[in-house]
Amino acid sequence: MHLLLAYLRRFVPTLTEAEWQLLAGAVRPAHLARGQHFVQAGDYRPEIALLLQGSCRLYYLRPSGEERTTYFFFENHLLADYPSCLLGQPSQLNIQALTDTDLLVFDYAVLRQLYDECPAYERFGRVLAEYHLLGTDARLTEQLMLSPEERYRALLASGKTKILERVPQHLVANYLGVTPVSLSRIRARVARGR
Amino acid sequence: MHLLLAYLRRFVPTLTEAEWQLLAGAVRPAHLARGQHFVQAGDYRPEIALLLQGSCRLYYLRPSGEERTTYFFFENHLLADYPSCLLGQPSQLNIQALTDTDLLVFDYAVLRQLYDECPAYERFGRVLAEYHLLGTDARLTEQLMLSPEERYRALLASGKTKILERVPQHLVANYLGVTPVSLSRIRARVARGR
DNA sequence: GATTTTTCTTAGCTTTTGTTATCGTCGGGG
DNA sequence: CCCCGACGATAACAAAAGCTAAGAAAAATC
Repeated sequence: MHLLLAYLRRFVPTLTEAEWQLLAGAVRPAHLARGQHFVQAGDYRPEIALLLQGSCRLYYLRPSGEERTTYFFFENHLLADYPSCLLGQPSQLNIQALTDTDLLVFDYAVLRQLYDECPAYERFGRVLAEYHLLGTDARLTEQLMLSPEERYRALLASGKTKILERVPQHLVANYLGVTPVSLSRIRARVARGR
Repeated sequence: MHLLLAYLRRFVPTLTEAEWQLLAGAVRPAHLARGQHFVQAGDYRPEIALLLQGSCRLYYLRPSGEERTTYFFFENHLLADYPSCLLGQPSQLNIQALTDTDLLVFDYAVLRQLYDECPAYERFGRVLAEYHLLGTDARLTEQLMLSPEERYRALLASGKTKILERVPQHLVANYLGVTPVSLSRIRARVARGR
């Protein structure tokens, strides 16, 4: 529980105990078994969760039926279907546990309410959105600027090597925007050629 | 000037005249001649502007020297180097006028100050970041899910055809993550094969 | 209105990626 | 303990994209 408080304070250091209590009552623990979904396309259950232990992936289902994994979640990161929460629409994406996963869950409606009632949470919402925007923007830029091989090298050099260590390679391939076969070739090139 | 007020109210409908005056005093008109820069890599001049008339592009300079255009701005959209403002660091990107352009400019520091002083602006900051996050996220997803040809078709089908009408094609190619030559081929394919 | 300059298309060739399929390995479940 | 399914490497082929260059078309400049 204090991990969620610590998370909030990373974004809003001034958050008081009293302010924390406004949210704390709405928080409940939850568990996902490996393979189980936190969000599934078509659902509308706007919830946010702090990932305490484990890992999840975010993926889309293409019309053809294949899955495309575009994001990973690890410890101490928020799990949410941002578009669904913000637009108030059913999910178009899926979030699934890659391993057994422990969460702290609360309803987005509660946070939305706190935006109106408590400036500290409104600030949290702003800073959180800004933080995610920076990350998403950097990744989009990388996608537009770099070749697949450069993107793989960039991932190696980045602080995100957790992804490479904890995620099956064919999902990393999706994440980098290439096919699994292609990533395997790129890895072979990078390994030999240096 | 009222266009900026209208912009703010699109995000915060409840913004009062008094609240608007808190920002209004800091706003100044500006003009960019075609080819002139609003932001240049290495600068640190955190400003935000509403684009009144004209168009701009956002581009990065690669080590090799070529430019990669990743975004376009048109009327009634905000112009800003979000990463530079948020991180308080010099710009790594460039924003340049594609045509003669009229702006309303204010310093990010003023807005940052208003985040502390006026809840309506903090809300504006949150909703603005959320709005941009949704857009960037959708574009990243498109980039990871769709082939270049599919992305071109998606652009045709989207509400962003302004880009195709008002921007040189080799910049659109960058925006879609392909080379100009490749986009030309894709267009030929789409035109013939329908 | 003529002349640069920029932009777009097309072509030929190379490189990379996508596709499909096979094989080896590893792990879990029966 | 064995078998099956998931995962990754590799190969062969097809398709697409990158690169270079040349020429046509359109725009901007003078």
